[in-house]
Amino acid sequence: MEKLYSIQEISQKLGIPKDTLRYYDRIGMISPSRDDNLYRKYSRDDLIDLMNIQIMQYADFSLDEIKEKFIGIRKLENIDSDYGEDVALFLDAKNAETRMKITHLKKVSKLLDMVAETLRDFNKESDQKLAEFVLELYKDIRENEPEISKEGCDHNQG
Amino acid sequence: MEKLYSIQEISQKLGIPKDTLRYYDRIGMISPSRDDNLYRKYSRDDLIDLMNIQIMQYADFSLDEIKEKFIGIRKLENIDSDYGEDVALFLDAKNAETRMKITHLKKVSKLLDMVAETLRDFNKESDQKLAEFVLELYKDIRENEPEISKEGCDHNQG
DNA sequence: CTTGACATTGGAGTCAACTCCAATGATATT
DNA sequence: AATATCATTGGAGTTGACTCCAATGTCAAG
Repeated sequence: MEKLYSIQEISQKLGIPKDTLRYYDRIGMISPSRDDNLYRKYSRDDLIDLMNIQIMQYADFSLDEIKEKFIGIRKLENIDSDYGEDVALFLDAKNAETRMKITHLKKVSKLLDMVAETLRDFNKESDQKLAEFVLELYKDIRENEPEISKEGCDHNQG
Repeated sequence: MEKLYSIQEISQKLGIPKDTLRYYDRIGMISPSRDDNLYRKYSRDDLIDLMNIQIMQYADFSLDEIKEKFIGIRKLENIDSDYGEDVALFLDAKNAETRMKITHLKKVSKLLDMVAETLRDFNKESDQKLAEFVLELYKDIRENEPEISKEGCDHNQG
């Protein structure tokens, strides 16, 4: 007979608010079994799923993504190889995204450095360099737009 | 007499939806002057403010932060030195945050790599390394919590 | 003078992941 | 039995930055 945990115990063990655990139940993420009194009873497997949620949230996955791909997976060992490849591809995509975010944040950090420096000790040179860098960033910003309005076409509503 | 731009022109020039420009007006970010017919007329300065919004959003500042610190600042040259230092400190704080995010994302990237690899070619060794790394991350996750529940104290509500 | 494309407004809806509340019931302790 | 602490539920509120809508007004062209 395996040990079952109350919502209180799980909340304290994992640092997840009780309301959040109930929320997870509501949306069908983690729906533990119930006692006669309807109190939730979390199993060892529920606990593992919850820890996986924490890890995958740390890795910037949404609850929907986690629900679709990672709930119920407790050991990588015995995973169907097709499903494994499916998930691996999904992770690869997320990883590409992550690396792009890192690139982005590095530029942000550089920008912040440059602006702070120019603010503290203004001179034409750093101001000029800053202007050039901002222009470069501005290209990044506009690149990620859906459509760069070829000749006055108006797809934004009004 | 300086040139004034219609909402349409600004929207196209900057790639900002017209609804967003109206929203900025509503919340008092950028409130351009009006024509007799109440049509918005954006000045050169409004345009610069809007570009600054785009840049500062790229740098992960909220609209409130941008409104408080950066609207109306069009040249770093002629800024009061006290205010300049205030803003510089603010940027430093954001930069520290940014560097932490980068550190975080690097770990995420590493995690994704390891999981994908273990999924594709399962073996005890990579599984073990993964387990260790996840444990390390788990510490990160719990560290950032408000209170690690010293002896059953319950500050989460129920 | 109508058509179409533009503009205005107030107000409501969207998204994700919680977070809070009030009403009510269960359990444990004095 | 009373009190305190735990649990349940449905439902509403929060956050930030939009995004969409309907009703209405303006303006240029045919």
